[in-house]
Amino acid sequence: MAKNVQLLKNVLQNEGLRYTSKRQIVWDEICKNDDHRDAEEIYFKIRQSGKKVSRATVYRTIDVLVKNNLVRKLKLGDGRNRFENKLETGHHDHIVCIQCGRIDEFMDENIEKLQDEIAKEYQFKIVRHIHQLFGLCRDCR
Amino acid sequence: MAKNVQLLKNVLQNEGLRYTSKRQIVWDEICKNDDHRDAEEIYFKIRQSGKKVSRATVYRTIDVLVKNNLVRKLKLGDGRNRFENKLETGHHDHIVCIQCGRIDEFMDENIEKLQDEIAKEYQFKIVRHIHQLFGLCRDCR
DNA sequence: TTACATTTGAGACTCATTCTCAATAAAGGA
DNA sequence: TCCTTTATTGAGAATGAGTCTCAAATGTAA
Repeated sequence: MAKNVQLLKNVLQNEGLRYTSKRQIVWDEICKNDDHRDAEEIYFKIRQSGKKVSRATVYRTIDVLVKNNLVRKLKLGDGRNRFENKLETGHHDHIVCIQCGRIDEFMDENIEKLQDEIAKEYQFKIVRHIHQLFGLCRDCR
Repeated sequence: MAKNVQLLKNVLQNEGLRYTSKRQIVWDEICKNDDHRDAEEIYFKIRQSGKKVSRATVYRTIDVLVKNNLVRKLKLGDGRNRFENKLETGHHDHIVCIQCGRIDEFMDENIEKLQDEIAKEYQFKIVRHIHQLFGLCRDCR
């Protein structure tokens, strides 16, 4: 976990921000698993563990982490953003079960390539993209 | 435009709802162009034309239209939903310029196929999908 | 330890959207 | 047409995720 401390320190230094215990607590919580959780959930888990960080600080810290590529922000269209740490995972898109909420990940080189071709056709410079499949997972169909 | 009246009547009948002038006004406004507008904009345009429909009714009517495939709902992740009529347009995805807000449409059979293959691989049944490219358009890059 | 700048927390605020409920309007008889 | 019943509408209150404010707390450099 020393790695996570260093990663955070680098990011904060990069942004000209101070390294604080509150920020470490938030980052640690996000690293605890590979789920796609919303801010409230992360906030709640921190409180539950007895640590004290305000909601505002959770949101503010997540913003910094997202901006600096430690965390991926996920919009599923239900009004809450989800977050996942990017420690081991490369780029991927999401498959979302509308019944049970399960979220899987996928990545397809060919789709990425086709995307680039479309962008070229439109003389468009892609900065980011969203590709999500909504439906019923194996267990719910 | 008699076609639009009939389409609406069918949808409402289908839903067990009454055909009313307010609902027609909302549907007419959405048919007026092929833009991707948010509810406020549609509401404002209606008021501006001297007609009176409340915001609540605009939202409620749009919901029915979306549910019944007369209108496509677009989530671009900025907190406002956009709507476009589906009168002449088949399925397509969106290219969004993060600078000027321009929204173009694209459709690629090959991507759709690859998507289906991914779904099969995950034993997933796709109900809908979102595929959006964000970046800079020809004029902004 | 001082002096100054940054961070933090509590709760107010924002803003798109939804909800509430009394007033209004449609539909189907008599 | 006039009633009765049921659905629709509008004004504004409520919701909820996220942001902002500002005084108090904390970090940092000297």
